[in-house]
Amino acid sequence: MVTIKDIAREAGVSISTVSRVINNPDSVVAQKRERVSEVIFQMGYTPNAAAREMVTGSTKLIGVLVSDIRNAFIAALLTVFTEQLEKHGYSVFIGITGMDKKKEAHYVEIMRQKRVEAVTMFGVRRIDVKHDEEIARRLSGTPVIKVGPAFGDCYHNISTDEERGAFLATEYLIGLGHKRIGLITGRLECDSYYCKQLGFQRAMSAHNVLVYADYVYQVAADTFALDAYEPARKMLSLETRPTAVLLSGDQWALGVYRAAAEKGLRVPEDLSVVGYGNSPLSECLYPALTTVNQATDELGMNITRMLMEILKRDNTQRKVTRLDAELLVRASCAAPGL
Amino acid sequence: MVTIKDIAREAGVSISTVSRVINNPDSVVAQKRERVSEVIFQMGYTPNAAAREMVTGSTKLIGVLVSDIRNAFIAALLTVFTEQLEKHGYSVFIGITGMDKKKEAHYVEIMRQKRVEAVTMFGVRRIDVKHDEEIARRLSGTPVIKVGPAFGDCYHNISTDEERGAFLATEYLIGLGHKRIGLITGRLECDSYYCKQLGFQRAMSAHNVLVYADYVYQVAADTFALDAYEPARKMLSLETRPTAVLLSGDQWALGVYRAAAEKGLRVPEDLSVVGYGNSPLSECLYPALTTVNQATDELGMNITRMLMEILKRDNTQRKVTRLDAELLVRASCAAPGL
DNA sequence: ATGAAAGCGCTAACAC
DNA sequence: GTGTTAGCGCTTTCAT
Repeated sequence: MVTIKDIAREAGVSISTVSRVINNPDSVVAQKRERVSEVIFQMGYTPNAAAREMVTGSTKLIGVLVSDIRNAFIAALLTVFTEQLEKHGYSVFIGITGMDKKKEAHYVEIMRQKRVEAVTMFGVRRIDVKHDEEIARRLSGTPVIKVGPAFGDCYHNISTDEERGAFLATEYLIGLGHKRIGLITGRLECDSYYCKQLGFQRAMSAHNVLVYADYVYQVAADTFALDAYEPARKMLSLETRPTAVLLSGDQWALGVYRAAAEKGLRVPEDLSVVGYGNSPLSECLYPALTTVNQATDELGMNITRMLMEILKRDNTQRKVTRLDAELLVRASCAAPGL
Repeated sequence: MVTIKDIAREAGVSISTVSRVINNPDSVVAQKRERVSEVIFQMGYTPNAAAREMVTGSTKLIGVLVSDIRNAFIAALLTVFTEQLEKHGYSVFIGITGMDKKKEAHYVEIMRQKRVEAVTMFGVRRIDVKHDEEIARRLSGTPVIKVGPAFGDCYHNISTDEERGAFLATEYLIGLGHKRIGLITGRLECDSYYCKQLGFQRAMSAHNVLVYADYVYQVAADTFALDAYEPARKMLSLETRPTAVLLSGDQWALGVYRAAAEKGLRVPEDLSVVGYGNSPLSECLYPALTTVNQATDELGMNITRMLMEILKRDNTQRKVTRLDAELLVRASCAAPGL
């Protein structure tokens, strides 16, 4: 690897001059500057980030802990977020945890070694306040932003109001006249699903609609449409089946549509469906899915803004931002048949 | 930040002993080792990756250049790949390029600065041999693996045989009796789409079936189902519409299904559809999508294997691996109505 | 405007 | 088995 020394020797200047050409070109006289630049180009020199970091103490690196990039919402959010960060001159180091606490701890350790300037956490994870406190302890001094619902107060936090989103969606179904409403959710030990379930319950009891245990399904995996297919089949095979169902994630809608189609049930005439997230897919489903919007771009911008504020101003007090949830009515719901 | 010096002072040993406790514990006598470990824990010390890198010269970092992580196939592939690399003790640095050559060059520069030990390229990109050569020049000395079809011979290469995949899919439709076969593809300047189109053309002429220009649609964006909705609508509105259509990506199937449904056309009775990629969604569509399999896991493993071989053995000769394509027949195709 | 030199945190070679 | 020390590649005083 060619180093700054090689350039200096080749250009017949000192290494500090080479350094200046790279970092503060105006402080070098034009003739030398050009000669040095030429040598740099010819020799294909690139400064070593690690060496720079040693002396400047700055890494311009943000750690991203993410449960699953195959989730459409997370992938979209990450795309916006990294794009924003890039504009601020930051790079991103991603660790995919698959909800596994061991892996999470592993990546936290690597991020510490890499001296990331902040850590952001994306995606659902089992609620574990103890574990969170341990992570926060290991990361003390490094700001951490949890995106999505947070339990405990270890981290900065930003999310849409998911409890309220699920509340609005449920209320909408009730308003349509539904009395038998199902819920397909991910594991309730997971923060995001727990919140949505709370909103569902609250809407149901606020309107005195009974929640049937038979109508609530927890699915173990939350990435693919197929994960909801069997639960939906079971639910629709019940003697008295629900007339509407709320999903804690858009990605499951297709599994439910498929199960309904196979039972000869039409959406929305025989079964109303509401999703959550407004994933790109939801608009393209037939019928188009009524869903709760999670404005990806807005959320991505807000995360970046919060992060920059923490990094540039202060990390002394815990910051919390809660964005509004809103229902996007499309074509997958109707009044119940009976 | 606490450094190795702090630990040494606090534990009453030299810094080399601390270093040994971390890197080669057995060479330190038990009593000291425990004392040092205890101090390390108490003070929350983590070695600085940059400093280590300076002296060892090893980064254990692999650069990943990716067009779009929102693409289900790429996200799945990346998940497998990073998981494998982690097992080998490598971390991953991801740059999302959005097919933008400027961004690609930007990330290449950062990866050079970070001294990544190899670069892998995922996802379609406009064919540009000049640009590829320039990238290869900048990266000379660093192995580069291009995943997917490659033009020119700058990089190591690994992909499924996409030309053949499209050929098989088209031949299958022809075998079913279709004469009017459409193609929805991404921009033909993009490597992957270009190959698939080639396979389509070859199958058509091999069986003396005419390709109608009206039946071939290039869509500009390739990420979402909706990107194919308008093209499909137009295609199905033609006086003489195609009876079958091949898609260069599964992600578009839902857009086509929706357009068909709105026209009152049933899949597969009135319109046969073949996808490409075997994305998780394809199985869950109704009817389930016949598609060309791209075994994500197998591909991910193969990339890792190739990479490790290059890293551990030699980088002297260009390596190329071509995996078989196979058609996965499901329920979205039938003989044409007429 | 430029060069000399200190030092960032760590590993490894060497001496004891 | 342990300590001393050189040096990785760079930026940044401090002289000049």
